[in-house]
Amino acid sequence: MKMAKPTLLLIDGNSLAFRAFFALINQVDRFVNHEGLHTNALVGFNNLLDGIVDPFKPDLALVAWDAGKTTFRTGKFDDYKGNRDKTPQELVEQFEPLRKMVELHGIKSYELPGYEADDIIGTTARMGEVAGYAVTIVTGDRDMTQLVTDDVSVWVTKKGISEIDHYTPAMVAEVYDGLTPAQIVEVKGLQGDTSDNYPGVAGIGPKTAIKLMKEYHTIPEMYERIDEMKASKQKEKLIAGKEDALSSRDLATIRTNAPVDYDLSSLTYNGPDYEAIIPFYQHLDFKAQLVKLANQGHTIPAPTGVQNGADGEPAHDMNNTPLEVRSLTATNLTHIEQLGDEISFYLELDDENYHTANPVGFVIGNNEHGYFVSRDIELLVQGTPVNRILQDATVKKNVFNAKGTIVALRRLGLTLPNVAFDLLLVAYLLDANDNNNDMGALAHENGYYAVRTDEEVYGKGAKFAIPEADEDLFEHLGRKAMAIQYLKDPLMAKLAEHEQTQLYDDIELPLTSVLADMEATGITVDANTLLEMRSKLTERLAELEQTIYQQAGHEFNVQSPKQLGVVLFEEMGYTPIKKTKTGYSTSVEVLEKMGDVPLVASILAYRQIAKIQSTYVEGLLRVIHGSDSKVHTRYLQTLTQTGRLSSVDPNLQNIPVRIEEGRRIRKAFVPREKGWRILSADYSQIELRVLAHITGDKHLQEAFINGEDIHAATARRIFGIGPDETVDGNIRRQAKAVNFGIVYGISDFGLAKNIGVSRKQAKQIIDTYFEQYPGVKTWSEEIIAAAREQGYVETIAHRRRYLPDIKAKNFNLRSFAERTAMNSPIQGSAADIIKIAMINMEKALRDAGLQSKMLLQVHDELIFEAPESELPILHELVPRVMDSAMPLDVPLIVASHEGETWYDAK
DNA sequence: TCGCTCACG
DNA sequence: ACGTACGTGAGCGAG
Repeated sequence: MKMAKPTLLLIDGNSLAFRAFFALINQVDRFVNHEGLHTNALVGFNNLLDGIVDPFKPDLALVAWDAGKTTFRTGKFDDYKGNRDKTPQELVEQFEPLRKMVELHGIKSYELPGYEADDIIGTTARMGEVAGYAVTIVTGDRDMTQLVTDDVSVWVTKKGISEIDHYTPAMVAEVYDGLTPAQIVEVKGLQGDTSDNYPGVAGIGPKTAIKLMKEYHTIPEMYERIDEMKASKQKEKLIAGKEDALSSRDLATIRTNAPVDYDLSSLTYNGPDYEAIIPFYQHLDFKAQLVKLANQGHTIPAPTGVQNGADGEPAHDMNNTPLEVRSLTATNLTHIEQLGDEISFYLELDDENYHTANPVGFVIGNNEHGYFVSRDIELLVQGTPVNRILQDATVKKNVFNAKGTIVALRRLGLTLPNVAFDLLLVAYLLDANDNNNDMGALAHENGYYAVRTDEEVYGKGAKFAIPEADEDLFEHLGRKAMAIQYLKDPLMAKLAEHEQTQLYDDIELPLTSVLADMEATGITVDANTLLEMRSKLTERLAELEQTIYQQAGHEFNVQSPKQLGVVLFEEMGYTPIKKTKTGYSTSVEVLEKMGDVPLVASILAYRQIAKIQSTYVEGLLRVIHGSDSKVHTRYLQTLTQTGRLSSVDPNLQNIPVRIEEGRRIRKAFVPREKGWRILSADYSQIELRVLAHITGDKHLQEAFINGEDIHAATARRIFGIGPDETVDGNIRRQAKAVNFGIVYGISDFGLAKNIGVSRKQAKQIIDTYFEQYPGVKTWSEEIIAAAREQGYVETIAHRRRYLPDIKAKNFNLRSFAERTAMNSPIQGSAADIIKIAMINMEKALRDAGLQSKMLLQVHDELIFEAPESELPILHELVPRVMDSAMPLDVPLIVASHEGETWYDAK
């Protein structure tokens, strides 16, 4: 039996670092650790070490680096690599940690003044060959393939660093049309290299170079035999370029005799030093790596600065506490009674929609007394110890997703008073980017790694399955409960540091209960109204479809933008106005610009109806609960970057209103009792009022204090309309667009597009606006400066949004962050206000002993159902509670309307 | 699963 | 020179 040769792995540090850096150059500003160190090259390099070196387990390994700019090559040829751009600072700062990374992976680094990494590798490769090693070289530079022999293979990364070509002598012959590895320098000598900036022979490219070397083998031999060549332009070029060819060949040749000062025996590969690499990864914010290591059973210490206990003891073992879960049985059920006055509780469901999902298990306990797990949901019902504790208002509950838990328990007949800590909610408040609803992912983001993601444990999509083995499910649930417990103190401490304790205690946590109530109450939808609409719309669609086929001259899928594009812009020959990534754009914006084309008009009508039909009529019919004829949306309280709610399953925040045909959908939303009415109350111009408040702009405030029509007032100011003149409707429309623009973080381009003026005119309008409202101008400059300095912006209630891109080099990313810096405090503060109003509203309704129910929130609007008799009270109470939610320097104005249906409450 | 389109504030 | 208005969710076609 043949013994396998020992292995030597040689890594071209510089070329791979460059490859890794430029592979992620687009996202260079996204890969930044908490200290501002760029990490894109580090990430790529680490993947390479993890993905190639560690599994390879070579006997010997070495990473070679360039020592500096000056080498023997620069001495021979002044301009060698002379046209290279300066190495970007973002990469330069990564070299030192790169070397550290190599060391921590158990690999020796080496550099040699006067030589390039290539030469070190060439030299070491020959040393290895002689000593009987199988040598593998990993590089991003294909020229290294000149070192290939039977014993030396070269792996070259391509497409960034994700794919690798393996070069053997056979592979070289294939790529270079039969040439040997040694002949690669001959080809390079003739063709030159633009990136290394040596010339080769002018007028000779790779094809000719290969052809010549097939015939003459080497450059010196070619010049010896040059007389055999027939007279030609090419021959003249070769003769003229002889000196360049020879010197270029020399530059291309990797040295195999560099004076390295080590023996092979000093290159032993030691493998990663986990003890040391974990803090290194923590420093770089390599979360994914840490999760992987935690899953492999390594202990991850708490990140520095995070304290585990109130006593200030560092959480050294936060991720290393052995899990103690016990299956809850009849015999140990009484242990539950001894858990004390604070517990973690988690109820697992088989679907994210907690209104309909089935409970599949739960965990209850704490670190002090252990955790108890069960699949038996009967253990939660009335009369059990678990039931008593959950409903005991003196016992603090620590949970993940309080709202979902409350709604799901409510379906089982339980309440959940005294929720102290909601991991999902707190993590979101600390950083709205942590809006993942998976506990594992979220815990990892916050430095706790001893819990896996649901996707890992349960799978996803069609593969989703709750583990059959008790031990698998129970371990996951136990770890979830521990994650909640362990993250409580550090995250609550962070809330306090961020001055967000009030936001949490007084707004978000109370709101959770209010929302749970609204969702569970639901709103009644009259299916018959929708069914009638459906048959009418079906008819209209069929008619329109036939019309469209006639107008187009043939049948096609009207709903396919791709097919429509072909019909309009190829068959019918209209000029495309806008393109998308994948083809012609056929959006409303484009179609409306096409003028009076009958087909286009039909398409627009068809799309409108089809939208109403599929999204609203059919979409709503699908989600009406059979049991109560209601729809129960879920408000996502931990998703948006600004602090708004969002609504899913169904989305009740985008029910049509602007166009009459769609608006009729609202006729299906009715009160739950006969004779009751729907009442809707909305804030007038809440965002502009918030803007007036936080900018302190006197002119803007004055307009609101005097109760003026705000868009008309803006029009007077920016278009210089006198007090006696009337504001023309079109002018007011433009001013309205300007006001919107200001709220969105205005740009001349955006405004121009929106109101159809030139960019120059738009810029003029904006300049005038800022002259007229100097407080707004000053504030927008200050908020951007503050974002740059602190890295985040805040709402009135200290809701925080981080803006890492505010310092991006990329103009688009940076501009976007700047607009966001202006918009988020405005949109977010408006969200703060209505949230407070909702909390106060529930209390006001309860205190007044009313039967009326708050059902929906649509950003600046609240919708109620009420018995006829309570309406007079509501028309007074609702606007009062809403307009007094937060005292601002300008008044908040609320209007209320009632009707038989949501449609009529206008 | 992604991109397009379109519904809302 | 760059090429964008802010925040969402759902349905559909196409790969």
